[in-house]
Amino acid sequence: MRPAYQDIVDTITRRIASGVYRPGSRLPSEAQFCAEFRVSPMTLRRALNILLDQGLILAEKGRGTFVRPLGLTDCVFRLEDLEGGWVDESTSVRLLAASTTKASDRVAEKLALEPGSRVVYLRRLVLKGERPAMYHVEYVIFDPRRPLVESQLQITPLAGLLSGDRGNTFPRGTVTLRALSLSAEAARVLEEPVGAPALCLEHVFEDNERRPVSWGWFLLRADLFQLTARLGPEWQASQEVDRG
Amino acid sequence: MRPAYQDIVDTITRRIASGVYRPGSRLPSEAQFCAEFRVSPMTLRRALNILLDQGLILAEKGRGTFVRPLGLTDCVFRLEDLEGGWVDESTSVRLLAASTTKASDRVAEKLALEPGSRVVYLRRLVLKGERPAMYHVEYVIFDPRRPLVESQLQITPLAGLLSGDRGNTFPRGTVTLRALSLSAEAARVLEEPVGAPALCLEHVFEDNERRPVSWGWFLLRADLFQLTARLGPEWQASQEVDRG
DNA sequence: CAGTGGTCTAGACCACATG
DNA sequence: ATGTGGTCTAGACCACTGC
Repeated sequence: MRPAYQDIVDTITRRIASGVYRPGSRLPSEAQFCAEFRVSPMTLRRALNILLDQGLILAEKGRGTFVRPLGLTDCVFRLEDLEGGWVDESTSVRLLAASTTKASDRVAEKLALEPGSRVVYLRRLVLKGERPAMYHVEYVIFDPRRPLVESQLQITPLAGLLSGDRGNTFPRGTVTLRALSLSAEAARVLEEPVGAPALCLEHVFEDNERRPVSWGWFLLRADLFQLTARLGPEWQASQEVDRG
Repeated sequence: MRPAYQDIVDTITRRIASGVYRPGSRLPSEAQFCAEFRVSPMTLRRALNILLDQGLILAEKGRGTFVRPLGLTDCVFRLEDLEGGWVDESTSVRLLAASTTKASDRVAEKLALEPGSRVVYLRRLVLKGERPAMYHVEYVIFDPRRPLVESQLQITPLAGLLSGDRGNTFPRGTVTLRALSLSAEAARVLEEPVGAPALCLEHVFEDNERRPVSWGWFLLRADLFQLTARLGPEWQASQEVDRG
């Protein structure tokens, strides 16, 4: 059985999408909706809450509920549906280099360390089949007391890094996405011409106390990876199925 | 007064973030939570629902609720908090060209038209102060019966396009983000060297019947624009304020 | 079978906006 | 004062899992 609140969400969504309720206009009051859909206030409220944090409507206490005008900027891109497919059977990871070095000023700053502190320097190449797809460079704080480093040094952890568990620590941090041109070194590794465009996914991971633990970036070949989002209201068909 | 469900959300979030509840482990049952927080099942459920669609927990009917392990791929980028700022006082739009032409094969395909149909061809430059920041190219279906075109031809509508109302139609469509190198023409317009990196934001807008209405793309100078996201649990401090 | 998540009711009370 | 959104209760019933 399909939940009542879900039907309500879909119905209102459909009305917004088809222009029955126009952008900026006021929706019927909760009491009216309760009467129309024959549900209790709580159930109706739940439906509205869903629409609310989908960003489709806008509620103002004491005034009413309104259809929220949408714009391009309401787009959200999810890294999980990055085209090209992050991880499948044909994906493999090659560890190009792993060593400890002294942190440069830049690295020290990013990791909130004293310049010259020892850090682990990692370079990995992710391949789709035989084809280089991403290049990953990472600096990890070297601290024997923190067990994070061990899992970082494994060759396989990238799959785990991308989707789920990094040791047992809850992943935290900031991720930044930008465009850039490949440096000579990156171009060689990725088998692309120097200056070819790429997406750069820079990350700073933190521990539970929000102290930086690692800094690094993925370079994604622009011809293999892109992010897609849909804009505007969507709903699932109610698909009632008869079971004689 | 702060809602009870919000306090519950924050408390559980804090426990997850600090490692009291570890990734993958089972949370206390709803009945136990109800007892601990002294609330009715509905209120507790509401808190769990919020955590659920924040992606922080995972519920399995009949089995229990679990802490969801997160990974890099759980990142979500919102176009609205693109660094560089889309639209503020210093933003202006310059219409470089507006004309009607016959649709090329490529344009016709994107807009689901017969090749050779008439389309409106627009080129706009968005400046931050005196500095070129984005270059926008767009092809719009030319159909006198659809009033969309008029608002498209205005010089100002870009602000409206980015955040809210496009005529009165609800915005729908698909948006794709990728990296590329500037063509000679784009480089000239953006006052950048040829081949400089840029973010490309391609869009297809649709009408209420989901037929394509316009196709185009924004080129964003890579040195001015980037997207940032935070990964992991966040919560707002409960900040009770005395008003003696 | 008991335990767990999931939905729903029929009210109550509050805070806020408007006339 | 009225209407609006927002929160909350104290139960009930169902579906699913696992012993």
